[in-house]
Amino acid sequence: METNKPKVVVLAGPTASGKTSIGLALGERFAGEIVSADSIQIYRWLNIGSAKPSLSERARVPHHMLDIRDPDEEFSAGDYVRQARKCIRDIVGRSAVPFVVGGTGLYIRLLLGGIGEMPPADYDLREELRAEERAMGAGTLHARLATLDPDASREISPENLARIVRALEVTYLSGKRFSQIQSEHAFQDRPYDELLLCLAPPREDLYKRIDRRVDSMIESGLLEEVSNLYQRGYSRELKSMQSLGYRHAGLILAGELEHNEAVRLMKRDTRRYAKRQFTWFRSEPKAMWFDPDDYEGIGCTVSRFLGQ
RNA sequence: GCCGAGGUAGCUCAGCCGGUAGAGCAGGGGACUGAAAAUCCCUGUGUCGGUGGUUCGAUUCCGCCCCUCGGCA
Repeated sequence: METNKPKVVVLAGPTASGKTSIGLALGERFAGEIVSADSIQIYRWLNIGSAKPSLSERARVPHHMLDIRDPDEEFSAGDYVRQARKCIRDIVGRSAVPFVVGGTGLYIRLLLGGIGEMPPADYDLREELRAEERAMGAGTLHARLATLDPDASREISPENLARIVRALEVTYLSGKRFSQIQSEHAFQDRPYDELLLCLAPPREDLYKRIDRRVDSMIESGLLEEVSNLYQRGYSRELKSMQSLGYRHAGLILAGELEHNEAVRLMKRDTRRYAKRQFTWFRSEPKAMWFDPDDYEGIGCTVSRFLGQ
């Protein structure tokens, strides 16, 4: 179908599935630039644990959306969409091809489908709401959501505080029901002609790759990276420092967990994360799935899509 | 070789006196619209080591065999 929307190639998939290296190969072959879709690689100095592309890899193909926040700065999905869309505009303006590469499913869905007319995060309000839940007992906020937005309360389980808080936040700040804004919007803000590729190694292979990658992160100095971050004043409690690998390194450095046990948990938690990513991308109707070894097939598909 | 203790879900183990099994962990499935590497929901059939026997009926009792782990030689 002919369209005047800019073409965007998205390369998604679970962690350690080989997105980075395939993204680089595609970027070189098709004169592309890479827009990262990774919620941790946005942070400066979180390099080893986030598996951020190295400087020499970044010299091969221009990269965007890396190192754009300090580890203690707030960053939201909305920030991502605005900034990444600007990157894509600029890349298209240079007549290069944007390759969106990353495993953060929410960012990708919102980048491609838009984010609705919702108010941005209000961190003070969130803290207030959580304080209420603590003071008045578990279930308080879910009960309130049931009166303000019954549809949303049915969708969100009473234990799921994170999502209850956001639904209430949207409802308070916008004066409209969260569920109503969602259904009116329904991801129909689609500025791109997109190709969505997902990498899916066989589960057992992926788990082996994850184990190997965790070991190599430790060997490459993950613990040193984390203790340097502490010395710069970035504490364990920060969201960025609670991500995979960083929180496990924190347990080791604080002496709260034996080294081998922490590494075991880091592998386990990374596998669980990969499983959630599978679930997320499986629900993307447009996703085309490839084995990461099938570079031929991936290249052909991209070539056909771009018409070059 | 002898004496003990075992062999039950991928792993560690529960299973009073016989009525074909259940926990933890691991694993699997799902949800997801501004914290998303977050947050949350659902999910346990496995020749009960093998084989004969007793019994209406054996994972459960008895015999033999195989294997594992201790101890003694």
